Amino acid sequence: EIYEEVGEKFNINSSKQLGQILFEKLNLPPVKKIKTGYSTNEEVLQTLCLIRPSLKKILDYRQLFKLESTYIRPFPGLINPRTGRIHTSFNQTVTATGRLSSSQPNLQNIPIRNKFGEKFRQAFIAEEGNLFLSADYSQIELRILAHLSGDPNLKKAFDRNEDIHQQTAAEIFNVLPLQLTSQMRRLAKVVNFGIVYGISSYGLARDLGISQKEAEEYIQHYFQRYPQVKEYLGQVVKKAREKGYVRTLLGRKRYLPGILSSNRKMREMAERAAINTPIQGGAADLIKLAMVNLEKRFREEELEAWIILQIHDELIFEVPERELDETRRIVKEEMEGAMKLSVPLVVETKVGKNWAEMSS
DNA sequence: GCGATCACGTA
DNA sequence: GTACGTGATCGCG
Repeated sequence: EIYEEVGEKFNINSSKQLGQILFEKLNLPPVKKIKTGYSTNEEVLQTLCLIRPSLKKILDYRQLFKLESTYIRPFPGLINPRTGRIHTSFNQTVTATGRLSSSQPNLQNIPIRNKFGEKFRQAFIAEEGNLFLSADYSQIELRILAHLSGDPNLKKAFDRNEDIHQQTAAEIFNVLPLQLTSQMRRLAKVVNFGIVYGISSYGLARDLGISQKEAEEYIQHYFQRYPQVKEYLGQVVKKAREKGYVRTLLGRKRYLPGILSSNRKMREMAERAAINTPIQGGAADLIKLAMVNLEKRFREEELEAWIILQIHDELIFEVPERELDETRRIVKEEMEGAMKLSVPLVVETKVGKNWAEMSS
């Protein structure tokens, strides 16, 4: 159908060929340029759909092809003949922030939001008599930011265990929580993510599809309400300039060679890394500590449970059914207590027979 | 065969 | 705007 729409056969997987068809043959407006020519990424195709709705088919094709080639086709060949299971490798010395990475296969990026995500996760099944237990830190990065910055307003939200995005929305729009719309919450959520990533008005504008000026206003408003966050972020960057590196909660260093660069793009990228690393790396420190403590506790308490996956802010365990309640209690205790921060840590647990059917 | 690039899956 | 890994294509050799 796609070939018919554009009047010829071509390789849809080739962004180069697709670009030639869309922007040279069909003369569609090149929404975004990249080093090598025209971008054909999802955002661009979405925009072009307004002119030519049939391009939706290309997006659908892309999604299905990605899932088939990355998550379906390779997996049967990765089953270990001895164990009958798939075993990932966790790499300890790869990332710049101290996170783990996972490869061969990467089990830290199995689809979940996608409408087919559930189907994939159904394929991961606990051994007969066992269950999967997942335990994830709630809003860990923003809690670490609250701890590091000491901002009273941000801390207040966590002390009361409130919905942080809703709280931020109420702050930046200056309305009562009851007057909030889902649109306002969505926007606040994007702003919160932006803060953790070392926000720029450029990036925020792009994410929200608003002007850079509007984005700047949101950021200003945020910092007005969370002044110590602003103060803290400024200090982090200043210290990075002085020392040439930043540190995470447990003292891990990340050097930032670009921090004094005369090239603005390089320098600003290093500044964002300076902001993000203590937060992302701090969360990595925390969960690693929890993992070590948990393994010890499992041995001490003679529990059979074991960690099967770590996905940055989440641990997944395989647990004999009869040990579920005790394991769950200990997991929550060890994870929430791994470090004493100035805001509470909250861990949510779920249980299921497979990776898709996990309920509280 | 290798590396760069793009696109896209996760936190 | 942060951090990754994988698959496909493509140009170079």
